[in-house]
Amino acid sequence: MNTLGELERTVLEHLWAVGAPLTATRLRDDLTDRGLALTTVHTVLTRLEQKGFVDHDDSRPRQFRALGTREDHVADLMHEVLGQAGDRQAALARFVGSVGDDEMRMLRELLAGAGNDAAPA
Amino acid sequence: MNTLGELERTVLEHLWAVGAPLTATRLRDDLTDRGLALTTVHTVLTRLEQKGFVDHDDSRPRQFRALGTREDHVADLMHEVLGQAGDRQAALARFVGSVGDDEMRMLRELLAGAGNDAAPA
DNA sequence: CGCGTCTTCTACACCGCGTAGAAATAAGTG
DNA sequence: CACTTATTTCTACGCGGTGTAGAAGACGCG
Repeated sequence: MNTLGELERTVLEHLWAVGAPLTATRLRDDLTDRGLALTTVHTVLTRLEQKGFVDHDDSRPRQFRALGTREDHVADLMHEVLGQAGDRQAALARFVGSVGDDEMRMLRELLAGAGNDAAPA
Repeated sequence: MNTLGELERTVLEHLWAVGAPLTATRLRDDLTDRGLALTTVHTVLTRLEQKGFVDHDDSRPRQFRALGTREDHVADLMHEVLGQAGDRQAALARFVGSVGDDEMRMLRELLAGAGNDAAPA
């Protein structure tokens, strides 16, 4: 499975939040609270890249870009988790059974007008 | 978050599969393919217990019992994952958008007759 | 009481992650 | 081109979690 570390997650989420490619320096500056060394940021970005969450161009100050959105990722994880169930339906039932009302409602709407397979950006 | 190791998962799943409390010896024997020492099984069980997945009585050959079902666990994980989304609705949308037809159908049914909060055992 | 069994303690190696220095490389500038 | 500086890549180390189990302690049976 996929497990991101705390810092990896932080970096990735910042990339998601900003929604645009960033340089390592920029990342470091945005995350001043952690007081990270630039190399640390690089290391993390590299690992994130190996794990397929990030991408970078070959311009001089490399621009790192998140592949996919946070929501896509979450949806993927949900599927992954669901895959761990022996009985998917039962698991889905439990899941749905414990969703909040608002989400329940929105699920209804979603299912009402859905026959397609992939959601467009 | 909660991440189970490979062996921990294996043991827990066996407990789930059998659906009844088991002794360490029994576990070891059921998992012969791994050629585990009895103490290893014990260690794992203890850790599983610390993590709240397992329970044991104080009878002489301790009986280890899984708390909750596999499906409950999966449902919990799904919620946990969903919680990571900034936009839960968007994430849910992506998720639902990529569920198989059969599951989609069953979701509809579930939502149709659901206003309750917890599914009974 | 002594022995085999069950349980708990303690240990160790390995891997992933946070963290970063050192070394290599590119890019400008005079 | 030689030198300085920004950037990137290599290499490393410590720590905590997990797989793995031996050693030691607690129990009960004959």
